[in-house]
Amino acid sequence: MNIQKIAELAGVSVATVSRVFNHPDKVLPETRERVLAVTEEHNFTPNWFARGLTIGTTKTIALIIPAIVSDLYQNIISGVETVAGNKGYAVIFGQTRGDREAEYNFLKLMKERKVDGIIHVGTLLMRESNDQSLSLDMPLVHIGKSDSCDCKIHCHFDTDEAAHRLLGHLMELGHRSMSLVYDKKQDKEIAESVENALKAFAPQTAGKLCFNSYVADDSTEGGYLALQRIIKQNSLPDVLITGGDLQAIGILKAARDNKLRIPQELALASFNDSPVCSVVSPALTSVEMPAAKLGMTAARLLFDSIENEDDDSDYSHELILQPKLKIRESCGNTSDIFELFD
Amino acid sequence: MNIQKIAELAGVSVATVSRVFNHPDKVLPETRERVLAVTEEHNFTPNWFARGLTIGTTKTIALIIPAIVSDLYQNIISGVETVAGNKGYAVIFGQTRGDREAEYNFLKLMKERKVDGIIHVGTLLMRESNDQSLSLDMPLVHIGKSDSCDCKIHCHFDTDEAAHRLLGHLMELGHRSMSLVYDKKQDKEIAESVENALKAFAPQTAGKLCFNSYVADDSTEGGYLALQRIIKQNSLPDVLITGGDLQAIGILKAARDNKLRIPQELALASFNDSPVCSVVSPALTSVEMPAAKLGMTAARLLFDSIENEDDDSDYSHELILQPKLKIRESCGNTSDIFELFD
DNA sequence: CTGAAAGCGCTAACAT
DNA sequence: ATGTTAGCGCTTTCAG
Repeated sequence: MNIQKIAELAGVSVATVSRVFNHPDKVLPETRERVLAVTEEHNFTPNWFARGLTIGTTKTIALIIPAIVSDLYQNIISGVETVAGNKGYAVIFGQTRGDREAEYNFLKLMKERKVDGIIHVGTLLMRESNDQSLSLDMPLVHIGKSDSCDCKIHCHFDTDEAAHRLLGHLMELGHRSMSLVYDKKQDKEIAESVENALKAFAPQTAGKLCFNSYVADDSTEGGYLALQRIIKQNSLPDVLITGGDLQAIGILKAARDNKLRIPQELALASFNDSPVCSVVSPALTSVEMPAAKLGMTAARLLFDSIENEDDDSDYSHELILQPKLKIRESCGNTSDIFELFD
Repeated sequence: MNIQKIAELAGVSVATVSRVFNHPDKVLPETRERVLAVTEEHNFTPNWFARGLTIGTTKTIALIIPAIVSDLYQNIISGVETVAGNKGYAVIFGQTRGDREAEYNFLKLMKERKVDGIIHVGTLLMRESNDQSLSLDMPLVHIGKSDSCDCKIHCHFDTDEAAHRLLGHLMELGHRSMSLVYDKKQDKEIAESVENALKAFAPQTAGKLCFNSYVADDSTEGGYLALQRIIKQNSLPDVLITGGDLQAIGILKAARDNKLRIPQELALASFNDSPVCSVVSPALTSVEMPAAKLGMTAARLLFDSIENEDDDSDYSHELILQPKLKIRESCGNTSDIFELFD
């Protein structure tokens, strides 16, 4: 069943049928109805390939992301899908698992498939992939800091500011030795931001600031094992900061198993603020990252870029979302704030 | 840049270039190398549409799912993507949010796009969508019970068996009044299974069994509000069973806020067994659902079906994964079992 | 082993 | 307002 057959059955030419689908107003209501009726009756839909071949647009975007199973990423994905869906775009996604080759292959595949644009989440893999002779010449927005990807449009959380505020808060509470538990594949930017904040505070602490960092999977297991390791090494700090909530929850468990009281003997704070943070005991102080919003923002930026391809004024821009610090119980010493659902 | 240009540059015909990509063995190694070199140099990739137009295959599958943000679904998605990615297939996904129309539209879109197959997650929407004149005549696997969708291949958890075991366990512990807190859009099958199990146990309890069910969002908020409501109604049961872990966690919080001790005054069990279950306090008894595995299984079934389209022996089949019951602290009375990571 | 040429189904000038 | 027709870029017989 193709446009030709439909044309015959409706007693018109293929051009008319085509018009019915693409410029309905340019065809007599009467004939339009007739064509539509036949279309309906035979349950016909225009061939996507033939259409794409002439039109050159796919109404499809690609989303490339380190992982799907993650409090942060699942929200980004959902945000992107929501905006894209409303625009009638389909979204193809692929997870890289932090693997350079997987990323390169996926990007290449998407290029072949002529997607209209790409949203790329993550850190520095991208740049090299792009070097690697891929030359994606299509709209691209990067979720992450601008220095981690050679492209024009970026959006991300202001992790620098967030880390600064978090550390400020911790220092106010008197904590001086801090350690970071983070996932190397996912939390690179957070790690950088924490180190930046540390540097910023260093002068005013007379060298009393002490910092370590530990690599761990973004999972409860990762956090659990990290604390075990830290205890074994006898290098317990005042505060543990984690790149993700799951790690913090694992640490909570490990602390319980080791009869280590939180926050009395160890303070704990995390990035992300997923719903569990407010609900575990002690409730976790965490940096809220509105990930769904980030995904939606990225998608909107991409569609702007797709729709205004003409004005490819070579200006690059960066949209920065401000995270909020949610202070709860796990760092101690403040009046107990229970922020359940906000 | 197209196959024609490449042909000219390599001093061969378009047919030869095409062969290099599709039947490399049917072309002299020497010429092949030459063509490949030019291809590389000009960073050429065959046009996807033109290719699809003649070949008729997209190497793309669609995944339609109620939501992305969900412990269960994110794992299914990840499982599907993993298998598809390994096979060189792209996956397009869409979330329905339990909305019939969204589902219908997405399905229609996917049909137009001539995806090679569809994986559909969810309950009964599908059937009607399919009636609605869509007639998806393509490989389709449904994740869910066979009676919730008119298609040939199904795979799902054995929620009946799981509910039966869970209720058996609860009854052994002496609990007689049970209430279910579930999300209407996502947990329909679980609700059915719980009711089935209840019926099965009814005879041997001399009418002492008491059951209620409450609809709540699959979120900590949903759970929190549900328990608040139940307390206000003065209808506290012995046990609360939740369709998802997040609800259970919200209930944990609400119980704490109401000075209700778990498991002493209220037992609590959930479906899903996400990582937090073992880590909250008290640790949650939960039914483990290996969702990533389910996703992978569904994808494999789909590819089987795609690759063996010829033997469309009209037999339908159903693959059932057995969940495991993870007994922890939240239902009380057993020797304290800490199953941290298994 | 390689080349020439006929489509695949659709869209958009260009005619009428 | 509608029809005619020339491609879009590729694959694949069919010849050579």
